[in-house]
Amino acid sequence: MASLETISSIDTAPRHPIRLVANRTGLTVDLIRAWEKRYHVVDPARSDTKRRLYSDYDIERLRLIRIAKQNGRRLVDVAPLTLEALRDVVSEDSRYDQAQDNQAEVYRPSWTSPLESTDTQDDVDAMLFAVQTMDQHRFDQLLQEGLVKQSLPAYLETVIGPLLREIGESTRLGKLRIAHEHMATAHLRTFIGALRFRETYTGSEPKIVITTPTGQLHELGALMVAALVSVDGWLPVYLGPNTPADEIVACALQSGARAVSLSLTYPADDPRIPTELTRLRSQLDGKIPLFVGGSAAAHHHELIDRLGLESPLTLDALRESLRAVRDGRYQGRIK
Amino acid sequence: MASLETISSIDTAPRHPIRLVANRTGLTVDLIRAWEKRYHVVDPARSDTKRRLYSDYDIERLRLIRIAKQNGRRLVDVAPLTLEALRDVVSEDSRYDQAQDNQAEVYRPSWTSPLESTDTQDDVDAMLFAVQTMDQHRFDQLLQEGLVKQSLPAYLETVIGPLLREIGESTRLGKLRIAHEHMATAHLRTFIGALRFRETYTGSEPKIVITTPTGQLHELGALMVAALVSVDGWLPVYLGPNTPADEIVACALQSGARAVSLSLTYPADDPRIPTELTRLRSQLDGKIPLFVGGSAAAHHHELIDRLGLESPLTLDALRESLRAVRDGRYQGRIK
DNA sequence: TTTGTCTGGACAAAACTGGGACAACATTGC
DNA sequence: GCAATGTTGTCCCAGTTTTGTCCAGACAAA
Repeated sequence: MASLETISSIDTAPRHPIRLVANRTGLTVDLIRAWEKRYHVVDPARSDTKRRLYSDYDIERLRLIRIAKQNGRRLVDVAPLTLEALRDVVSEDSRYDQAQDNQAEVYRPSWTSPLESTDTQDDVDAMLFAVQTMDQHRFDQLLQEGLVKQSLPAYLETVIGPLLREIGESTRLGKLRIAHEHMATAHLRTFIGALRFRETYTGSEPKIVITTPTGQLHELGALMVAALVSVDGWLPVYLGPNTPADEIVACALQSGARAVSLSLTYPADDPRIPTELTRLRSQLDGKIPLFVGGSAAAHHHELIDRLGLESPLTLDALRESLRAVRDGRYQGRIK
Repeated sequence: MASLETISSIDTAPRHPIRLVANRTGLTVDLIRAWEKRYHVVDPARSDTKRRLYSDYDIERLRLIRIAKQNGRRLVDVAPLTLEALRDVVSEDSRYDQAQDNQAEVYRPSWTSPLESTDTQDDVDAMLFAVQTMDQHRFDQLLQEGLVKQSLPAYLETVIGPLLREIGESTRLGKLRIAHEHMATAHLRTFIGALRFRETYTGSEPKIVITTPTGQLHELGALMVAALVSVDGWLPVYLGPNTPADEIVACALQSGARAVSLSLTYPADDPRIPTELTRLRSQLDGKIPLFVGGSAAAHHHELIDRLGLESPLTLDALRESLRAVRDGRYQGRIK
């Protein structure tokens, strides 16, 4: 299990060229340089030949500044802020953005003044409360606000993941009704599905097919993976849940995918899983690595071992393995 | 009731540019300046280059004044009031307002304009091609572009609906693979789900519970309904697919919904449908009208007739019925 | 060779400012 | 009922500040 500080800290190692930063942030190359020249918005390291090298930290900064500008902030005002201050500003702005207007003071329970806490558990609790009271609007709002407080990968790991577990657990214990769980799932489906569009794509990204196998109807895990890998420069080919092995293979081949990722959650002991995984393994051959994750993956670990598949335990581990695949460093268990 | 801490927590430090104030309050930049010029509604500080800088206090003032204007107050009357006096006025008005409820004249960006386009079939074809070639990015782009050409209701009826039918048909005929259908469905799920956020909510909208009954796993129809009714000033309580009758009832009661809408698509002859509908009908009693739509609704028309439920044939008919419910004109078949 | 990045500067578009005009609408006085 | 008057949202202008884009010539990478 990856430790928290590993997850939530942003890598400050400089390694990205300016073009990639432009693609990731949606800014133009010229603009990034102009901002640096005029306001020292970022101060990238340089290669030995004076090329700018940006860190993930820089990228996050630039992205936040872009959002702040969209919200009506002036560049002069936000340029000197630290990353944390930027997050606060953006978070505050997006809270008020346009809607909600009136009713604000009536509607907001006083104990949920969000943005103060850095403790993610508070966020999760507030979200659970919103679910319980069927306050959809508040739920959406909390999801949105929480996101700007940290990086997307950290958010998925520290907020969305725990939230899903707690909702599942509460429903099982009868503390939430099925209706509550359904409502939350539907909103999360929309929210996580939209996360992918935070990235801008150039068309040259490596592709990864993401889905769940036949019988696995829960798609949120797979969807989280799709959002996650898009941050690292993958183009997810997302197929939704419940896709037969043959179809996954066909899709991987047609789209020229470099990897396939499956998510297993429920039911954990579906007898179709071994069949489907075996089939997939043989048809994908050694060409395309196959990753199997999700809470039910552990239940099949002998099978996964036997087939020589990858089964990263955390989203962070998955990211790391995929980075290796992307950069051609992958020396995995496929032969 | 505005509490003391609310007031004292408002920051009087001037730091927000006018554009941000416009975003937050929903006023135009011009209007904010005009109000200042004529009535000194606010008196913002200035930057060293004469740019206006507003405080949180100013923003709160402007927002309250806007609400007061919406409630029919004249600017001359409210402009000189203190923040506290403004709060009193607004809360008094809104109390009065709640009694009357439906005023219709809300601040709703009614993009229900016709602007009928002729070549929707071309759009659908282009989308089908994108699906067939697994060009997700193009698919998303087409979905997005198509929307700006016409109103949301028209778009759903003339593009999304036909697209769904053609994808289903093509897959049945083997012209598309299941993988293609899955990909398209996943993207449409995200896209339609996000449509709801184009509307802004005030908190006083009537609610409608939208879902599909047990056994019905296809949710796109229900999701379309959710997006559609939000245009007409409903707040959809969307529960996703496959919700048991008891849960639907519980949700409707907890949220105080004024209507319930179900979507039936596949399988059309699921034996659970009669059971669930009957159960729903009896538990909702005559208090909350129940609408049943979707391609499989016709298959159950005797049942629907017998139970005295509503089954509008088109999305437009559904809208019309819901408008009647909202305005208290509903004289439907419930007794 | 071709393509991309670098620096520094020029230029143009967008946004903001004060001032005022004007049309749509509401209210007042007769 | 009607004209005069008041109210209010929007737009235009000309001048300034802020911000995005482009260019040229040198160098680096593929």
